[in-house]
Amino acid sequence: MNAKSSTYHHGNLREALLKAAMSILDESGIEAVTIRQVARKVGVGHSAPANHFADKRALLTQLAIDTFIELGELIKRDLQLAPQGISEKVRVFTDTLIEFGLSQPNRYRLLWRRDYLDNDSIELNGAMDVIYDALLATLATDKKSNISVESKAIALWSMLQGYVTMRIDGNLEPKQDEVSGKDRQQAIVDVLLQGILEKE
Amino acid sequence: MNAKSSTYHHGNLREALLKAAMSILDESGIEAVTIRQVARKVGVGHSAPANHFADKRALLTQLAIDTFIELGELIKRDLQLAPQGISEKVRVFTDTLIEFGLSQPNRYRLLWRRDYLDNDSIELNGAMDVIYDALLATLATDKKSNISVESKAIALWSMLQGYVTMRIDGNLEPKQDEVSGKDRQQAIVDVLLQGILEKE
DNA sequence: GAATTAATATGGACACTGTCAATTTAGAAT
DNA sequence: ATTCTAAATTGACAGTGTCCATATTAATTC
Repeated sequence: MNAKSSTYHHGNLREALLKAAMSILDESGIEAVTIRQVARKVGVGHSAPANHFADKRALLTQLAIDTFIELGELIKRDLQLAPQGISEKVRVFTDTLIEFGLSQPNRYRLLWRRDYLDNDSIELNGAMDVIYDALLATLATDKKSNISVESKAIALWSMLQGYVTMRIDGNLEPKQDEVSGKDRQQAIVDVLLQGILEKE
Repeated sequence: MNAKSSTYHHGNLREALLKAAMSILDESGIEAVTIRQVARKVGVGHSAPANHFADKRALLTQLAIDTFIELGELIKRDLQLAPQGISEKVRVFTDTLIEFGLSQPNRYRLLWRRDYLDNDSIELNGAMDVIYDALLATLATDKKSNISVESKAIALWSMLQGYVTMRIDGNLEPKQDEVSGKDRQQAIVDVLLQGILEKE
């Protein structure tokens, strides 16, 4: 009797809605994610989602949480496999994040569309902190430095966020003809790394 | 006869719409800027704007263009007044941009909401290039360097964009208790500057 | 097992939105 | 003066998020 005998009650509509919403997000962007469209895709009435998500914000927030968790696990996994040096770790961190953003642009964008999200969500902020903390921990490896770890982290975190966003939105393309994206990406991380690992 | 004798034809509705739209943007954010609301604020029918802007995108794009121009002139002015050293110039550039973003968050946000804008607008991209080119020119001052000017520019440009966005959206606050915003801001620019002005 | 309760889904309604289309107005051009 | 054209009007349409009363089913209690 674990298969649903009737169709009135869906069974686990919540997960089905999230799945459908994520696929719409991936395919058509955040604007295309509407409560009614998601419900239609699942084959359910337009008011059914209200039983599982208070409002549209709540649905999108859950998508963002899931995405942060997904990205966080990617990063943690890659960091563990990386060589021990701080610059190697930093490069793995940046490469993983950039690669994720470029290959899943709509998901990545959602992470920073705070006006569509439940900004006070503890889950959301927690899932983001996991990633930021991984960066902090990586940078903390460097003992002898007179720049605070936090300043370095914020500088790197900011640069990554800005770089990926602009790459995704096509704001960096026209100026990238000579140098390939991968090389450019490496170059700007180099610039920051040089500042982070100040030679004394 | 320069004052309108009748009320049917507005006279210069286009400017009035832009002004109203900008004030709604400032006060209530991009979500609140709707064609109908803007029309209502100007006291005109809900379809009148269609005569001056093809669609909502066109209206928002014009707001973004105006904002880029405004910011660009601020930066050019401050750069001229700044001392000659490259690090001084860079700091003026960053300070002006960050100050603008923090004091006009909704306008600044609009600049990067490319999904709301006419991405192929030559005017829009041109107005942005003015700022980016100012950064390029500033960095080009540094002759003896084996990092390309473009890499430096993109690194700085990216970091600024990410930093301001996260500050605006409140994603950096909780981690900023010890150090004031101004100090932190200076610190992260320091990190990047150190990478840019590599000591040999 | 039967009855009650709680959770879940339904369709209709409302006030919005952007964008059409047909129409009206009034200033400009001939 | 008449025509033409730009700019405004109202009305309509499909779509949205959210609320509401209703219907259905599952879970719980007796």
